[in-house]
Order: sequence, then C-alpha cells, then structure tokens
Amino acid sequence: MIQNLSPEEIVRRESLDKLRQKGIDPFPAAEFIVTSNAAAILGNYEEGKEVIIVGRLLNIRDMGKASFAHIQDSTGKIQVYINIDSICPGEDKSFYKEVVKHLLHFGDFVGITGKLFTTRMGEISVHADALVLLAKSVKPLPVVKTDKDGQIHDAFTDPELRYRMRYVDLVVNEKVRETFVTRTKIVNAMREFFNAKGYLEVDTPVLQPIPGGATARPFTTHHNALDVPMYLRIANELYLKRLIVGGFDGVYEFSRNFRNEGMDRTHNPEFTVMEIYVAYKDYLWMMDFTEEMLRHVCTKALGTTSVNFGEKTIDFGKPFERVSMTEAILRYTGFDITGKNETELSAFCKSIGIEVNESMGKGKLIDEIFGAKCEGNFIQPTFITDYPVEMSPLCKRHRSNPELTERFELMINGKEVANAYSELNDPIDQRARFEEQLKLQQRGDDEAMFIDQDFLRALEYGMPPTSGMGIGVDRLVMFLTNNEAIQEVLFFPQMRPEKFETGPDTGDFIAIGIPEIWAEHVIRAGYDTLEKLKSAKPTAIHQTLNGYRKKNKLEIPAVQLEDVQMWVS
RNA sequence: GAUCUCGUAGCUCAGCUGGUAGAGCAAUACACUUUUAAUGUAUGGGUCCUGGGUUCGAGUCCCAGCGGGAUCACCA
Repeated sequence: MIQNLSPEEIVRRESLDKLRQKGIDPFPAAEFIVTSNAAAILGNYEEGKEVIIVGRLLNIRDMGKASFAHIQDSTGKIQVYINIDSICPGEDKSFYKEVVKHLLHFGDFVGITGKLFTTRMGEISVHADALVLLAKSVKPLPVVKTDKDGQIHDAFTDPELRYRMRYVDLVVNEKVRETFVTRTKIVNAMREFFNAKGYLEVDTPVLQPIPGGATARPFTTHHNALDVPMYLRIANELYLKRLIVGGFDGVYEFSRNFRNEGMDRTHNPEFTVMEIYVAYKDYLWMMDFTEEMLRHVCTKALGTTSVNFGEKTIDFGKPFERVSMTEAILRYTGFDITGKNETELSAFCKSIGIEVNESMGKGKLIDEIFGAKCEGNFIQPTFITDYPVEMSPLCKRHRSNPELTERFELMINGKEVANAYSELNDPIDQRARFEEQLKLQQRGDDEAMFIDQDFLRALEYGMPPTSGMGIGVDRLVMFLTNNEAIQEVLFFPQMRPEKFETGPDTGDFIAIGIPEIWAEHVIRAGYDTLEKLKSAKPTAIHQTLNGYRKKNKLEIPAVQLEDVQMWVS
C-alpha cells in the first residue's frame, strides 16, 4: 500500500536513515533518567543548577553557532539554549552542525542535560551540555506561536481535526490539556468527598438485559453464548438501589452511560453520570449534601467557588436558591399549575406557543412549560423541586401532595446538571408506576421504561428510605472549565468514522510485469489503476514515466518503450 | 432528521462580475554564539473535498455525494 507523503514528511523520514548512518538510533529503547521538569525549574530557579529534562522540541530558533528551542513536557515549557561549543566541547563540531541543525525537527522528543541560567531577555533557560534524541517525529505538528502579548498565532482550531486528532490538540493547545487535568481533579474531588463520608464506590453492569433507570433509547447488542439481546446501560440507578436493598448505607458509581439519540454540542452517545444513593436520607438532605459537595469540588479543583462561564459568573459559594416547579412556572408565566387537569394544561401550552400532541400526559406538558419558559432563567445554581408524579416514575410521592414527587433538579446556567429523589421504595406503587409508563408507551412515547421484574422483586424484600442523586459529570466539567461543548471535555468525542484514503496496491502492477522498483512510481505518476494504464498510449506512458524519473531524480533504470508495450499488451 | 454554512499548501487563511493558483508561518539551503511570533537572502511545495453539468475556459456558477460547523427538533 502506498502512503502519500508531503515533502516535509519525506524530509523527516530521510533524516531517520541519516541519523542511523551516524550511529544515532531515532527510536532508542533505553530508559532515560530525568531529574527535573519545566514547572519545577520555573517554580524553583537556582542559577547554575544541573538538570536533566525531557520533552518535545518546539519552535527551534537557529542562530548559527547556537540555537534556542523550547522543550515541552507534561508540566509546561522551558527554553533550552544549545551552544555549539557546549554541546561539542572537542574539535569535532559535527554533532551540532549536522544533527542539531539538520536532523532534529520540531516535535521530536529529546533529553537535555544542562545548567540553569537566565538569558539577556530574562527568560529562565537550560544551557545544554548534552542532547539525546529519544524519539523522532516524522509528521510535522501544526505550528502554533504565542507572541509576547500572549496573542496566539495560527491557532490549531478546526474542531474536526482537534477532536479526531486529540493527541495533536493536546500537544499544541495548552488550554485543552488544562481542561482535562481539571476534569480529573473534579472527579477526584467528588470521590474524595464521598469516601470521606464512608460511602462505597461500586461497579455495576454496563451490559444489561433490560436497560432501566431512565427513559432513553438504548444501544442494542447480542450475547452469542446465551443467544439473548443485550443493551448498553442508559443508567445504573436500578442496580445501585439493589445494593441499598442488600444493606449498604451509601453507594456511588461513576457510570458511563450510552444513549442512542441525537448528537450535538451537549450530547455525546456515551457520557458519564455520577450516581449516589444514601440510605435513611431524603431529598431535602440530598440538597444540602449536593450543595456542600459542589462547594468542595470547586474549592479543590479550581481553588475558588466563583466560576466564570462565558460572560457570566456562577457563584457556588452562596446558598443555592430553592424553587418549586409550581413557583418557577408561576414566576415566569404567571400561570398556576396547581390542580390543573390535562386539558387545561394543554390549552395553556397552546396559548404560549408550545406544540402539543396526543402522547403528552400531564407531566410532559408541565415539563414542556418549564423547559420553554423557566429553565433558561436559572443561571446561578438553583434547585427546582417537587416535580409532577407523571414525569418521575422512580420517585417517592411528595409527603404533603400526592400529585407531586420528592424530587429536585439542580439547574446551572439554565441547564439541568443534577437530578435527585427521595427514592420510591413502595414496591406496589413502583409496579403501578411502571405500568403507567407502559400506557404512555402505547400512546406513542417511544422511550417509556421497560419493566424490570427483578428490580421490583428486590424492592419487595424492602429498601430503606433512600435518597439518590445523579450528576452529569461532563456537563459539570463544562461549566467548571468554561467550555460550551461536551466535545471539549471528552478526550475522544464520538464522530463519524474517518475514511482513510488507501492508495492502490503495487501488487497488481507488479503482476503485469512492472519491475518492483517502478511500481510505486507508476502509480505516483498518475497511473493509479490498471485501467488507466492500459487505456493510455504506450508512448505517452513511456514519456511520462521517464519525465517523472528525471523530475524526482530517481536513481533507477529508465523505462524502455518495449517494456511499456509488454505491460499493457 | 430539517435548514443554513464551510471544505484552497503541513498549519492559519486570501482568491472580486468565470480567464494559466496566492500570503504568513512551517520545510529546504546559506548567514548569524543569550534569541524569543528571532532576523536576512534564496528555493521547493497544490487531486482547490469527490463526481457530474454549464462554458471556448470552472477554485469561482449549477446538481449530486462525502465530511465538518452552526441553528432547530429529541435527549442528559
């Protein structure tokens, strides 16, 4: 198979051989011992200190008998000064003149031994005494430069390329690396918070025979040995509750969920939700707990509870406002949903321009009103409480109003981030609610819940009063890292599979008698299929190929017209 | 799924009413021993996303496809 290489790639590949001829392995195997890194040097500068550092060589500035470059390691960038007399102390200056100046490239991994100093321009740098090539880069990275005002030039910004080649994005865009480091800090802070309270981190099945715990379309697959359909989980709620039945006081899981639905800047087919269930608690407790947890996460991961998101500042430090669904709708529409029936709600929806259809029950209608008129207004963290019973089939009825449930959602910047219940633990009610869902399904709701008989059986054995909460980790990370797209907080967001141009195979060409050394060049010269070759005049092919040979200075025998005639006959 | 929009050198992007493809950076070569978006001189580099169509002539206009982005719908 032929790989199409750009001129720069060819230069870099050729440098591999030149290095080997000099006895330098471009991909050495041995461990390289490191004593420092960019952040340590910059954070604790000691003039003249000897260091050994590693990283990618960036932005090489050749000044004749000396060169400057930056080395990028996982902690940041540090300047390196490579002086011909320091790096080649003896008579033989060929290492600097040939290797450093011509065979090293932007993006190569190198190890540097040297002493710390400060340049005339005032930049802390490493004065190199030795340089070891650790790995060649044969494909040039995008060149992104930052000037003295911090302005970024020629930024690598194309989202398609950035998401498909995250490895390049991470090398070249410092902000991207920071986002992912912060993501991990956020997750660690949550874990630390839960562990400190004595709750148990658990793993439950990703591959499930019944996709329960949420209303969503699952991905389906098939288990061969059992010969049954299987689903990738859409939620882990029902499994965690089984564990509460089993006697744990508190369990949580960072759950990778999969939903076979639309994709856009806030939805990826797989995403992460942290769910936690704590026995003997209710949703009021869970609100306090969630608030405290988020404050802990902000402080630990960001060092502040005041977070910038776009033009807005979100304050996690102040107590979160708590507004019931009814109050929220009253506040933003002037309409009181209390005691209204389906017909009245439907009429109100139409009056404010919300499309309604037959499949919508009371819960759905209320949800539509909230989504259209209220949701976007809650910029600061706000708990919306007491949702209608129809839209919460796994949630306990409200202690003071059976039409409502003990549920809250946490809204941040007008988006739902967390969802929590006083969990329904009455198995009789739970069965009835599942049956309600089935009816909705029959009315046309294509994502009503499946009935999980085993889960009902578990509840029949008795589940203590429990509060559960789920928080969208990706969304939370988006808010805390000031990113507007979920793709920015997932290392490898889902994209349509990339098509790679696979060049024609030289085998077919060799088979008709073309010499092996010529086959590749015949293709590169434009005859990339046998049909093209055979439909061309032999004299034209002959001239084209020898012209190509001359242009590319190929040191292979010229093609004879008789050969060409033989190939195409 | 619908609508709009984009696809030109390794990267970032120009390219007007259709007339033989451009810049900066990167690369290659030379000069320069504390530069920093280093500088100066020279050189090379293109399937203008793909396939059709209109035209004497298409990067440019039309149609279809592929891929991306934005908005909307659904969902978290």
